Amino acid sequence: MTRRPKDHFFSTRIKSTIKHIPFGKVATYGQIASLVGNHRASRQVAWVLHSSSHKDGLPWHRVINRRGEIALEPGEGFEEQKRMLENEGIQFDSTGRINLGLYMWDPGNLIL
DNA sequence: AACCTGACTTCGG
DNA sequence: TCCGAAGCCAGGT
Repeated sequence: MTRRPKDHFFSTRIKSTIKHIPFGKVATYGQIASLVGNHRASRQVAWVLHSSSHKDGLPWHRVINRRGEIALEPGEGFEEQKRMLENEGIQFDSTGRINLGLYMWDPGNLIL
């Protein structure tokens, strides 16, 4: 997937990709960015989630940072996200991190 | 057009 | 492995 100079659908593709994350799996911001064609747009993924995760009914809780941690701050959604992930069978280690090697989504040959 | 904003990532120490 | 600084990018103002 190549990024066009004027890509009005960048955010739309990010949302579409996030919707593909399966139950019981997680994806990182950077991973989503790569899938939509720009591995350096991780901050944009965060922006999309921040601005429209609820409105578009995205499985926002399945997106975490590179270190396997929930990016939200306690009191800002952290607790809810952790609970939702645990409800999907995902476990956290003693330091609050998720084993990415075990739970990270493998999109295979995903076609958007 | 310039500047600000993020639920980030990478790099150097 | 932890921390802070720097890098990055598109959308919003």
